[in-house]
Amino acid sequence: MTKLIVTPNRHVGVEKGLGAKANTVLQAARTIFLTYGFAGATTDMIQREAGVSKSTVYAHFTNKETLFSEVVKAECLSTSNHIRSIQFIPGKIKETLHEVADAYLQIVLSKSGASLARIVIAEVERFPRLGKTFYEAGPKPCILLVAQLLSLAHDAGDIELGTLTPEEAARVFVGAVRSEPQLHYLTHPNEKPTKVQREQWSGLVVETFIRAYGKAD
Amino acid sequence: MTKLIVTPNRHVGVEKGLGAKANTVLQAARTIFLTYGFAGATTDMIQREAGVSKSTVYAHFTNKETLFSEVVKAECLSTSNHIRSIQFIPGKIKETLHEVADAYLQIVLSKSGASLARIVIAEVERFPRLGKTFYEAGPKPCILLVAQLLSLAHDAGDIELGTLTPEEAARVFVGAVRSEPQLHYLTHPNEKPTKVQREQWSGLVVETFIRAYGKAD
DNA sequence: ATCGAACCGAACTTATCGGTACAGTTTCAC
DNA sequence: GTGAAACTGTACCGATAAGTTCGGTTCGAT
Repeated sequence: MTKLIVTPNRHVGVEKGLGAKANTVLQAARTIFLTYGFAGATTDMIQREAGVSKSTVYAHFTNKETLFSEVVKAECLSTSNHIRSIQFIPGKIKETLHEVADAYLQIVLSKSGASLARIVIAEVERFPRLGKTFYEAGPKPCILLVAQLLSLAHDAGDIELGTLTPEEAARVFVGAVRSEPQLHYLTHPNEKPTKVQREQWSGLVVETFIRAYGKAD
Repeated sequence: MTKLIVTPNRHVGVEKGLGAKANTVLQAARTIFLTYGFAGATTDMIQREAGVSKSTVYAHFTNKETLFSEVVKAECLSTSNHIRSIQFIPGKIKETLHEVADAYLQIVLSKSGASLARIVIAEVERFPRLGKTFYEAGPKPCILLVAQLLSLAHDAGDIELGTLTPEEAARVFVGAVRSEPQLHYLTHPNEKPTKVQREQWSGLVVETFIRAYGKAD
């Protein structure tokens, strides 16, 4: 009889401060947006995927745009955590670079990693801030990680960077690692590179890099 | 009074075998699609941009999809011609690589080059063949060009590729050249790299590559 | 038990957009 | 000058999808 305003659950303490339903919606939205992109996704698909009514979606998120932003931001955060968790043992610089390269490629060439890149690139004009968010969650931390690594290796006398700063060298390295397989995968979504191909590619790049800056001991 | 079926002009010989109006429409579609993407563009915008009636658009192109495909295919063709026209004088390998790198970057970082990459990446799921078309019009010919160049330089004794084939080395080089600035530009459309930045980047990559494979004479 | 927040479900509104229909105008070859 | 082809302009159709409304249901706290 009386009209009820649907508002989010504020007192139940669930993960990330979001209500349980809000989280369900967010996860569903992630699946749908990563699969179909922003324009290709409909709020009905998200609602259905979440097993939730339309009112609930709009009770927790003001509109499709903000829901999309939230999804991308959360996905970027997850990516950056993933990258920052990459471990390396200084010492054998060649092997370490290979490991880091392969770990990064694994993220870039994962289904969700590629989808994230795709939707950000596609929608960056409509959501300009997401471009920065993405770059600073993926490529940038990876470059910093490698720069740090190179710096240590330099101090240990394992490499000699010449006129390049560690950060410049890291940018070249990380760029070289990502570039070819990423662009190829983004333009050929049905030809996901195999583990072997990934490792071969890492090998080529590391080989080149070590030939350039490694010191024969 | 009588209903007239609007059909394309077949007997007038204009450029590319398309009627003059068809070409006008195609050019307008290029502008609109490169600016707004496939989903963001409306046929009304294209019609208006072309200064042409709706009927004319549909007289020459069966629907929005095929019009989009034609635009992308034409743009890819133009890109590939552009790349194949890059000149190099064998001999000074370092300078030559720098020139090729810079010429390629100029294409990749042009407004239309970036827009093309963006719309292909965004719509490759809907138009799977465009991914291949794009890759084989841009990255691939560039790799082949560099591979050819490296092969000559190798024969001339200017470089030593070790275990890598010229094509593998070219893939590493071209990937390294493109990667970082392209991804950065695609995610930051309002921060187009300057000529100086472009040349600095080419310098870093060439420096690395020559340190790895150049022979000190 | 009861009050109210959270939610369901389904109809509804509103707007956009791809594509069609069609009546009238220009152009040009014969 | 006549007739067919190419084109204009506008109204229209049908589909789709974002977002709203609202009556009814569930469930936990007091």
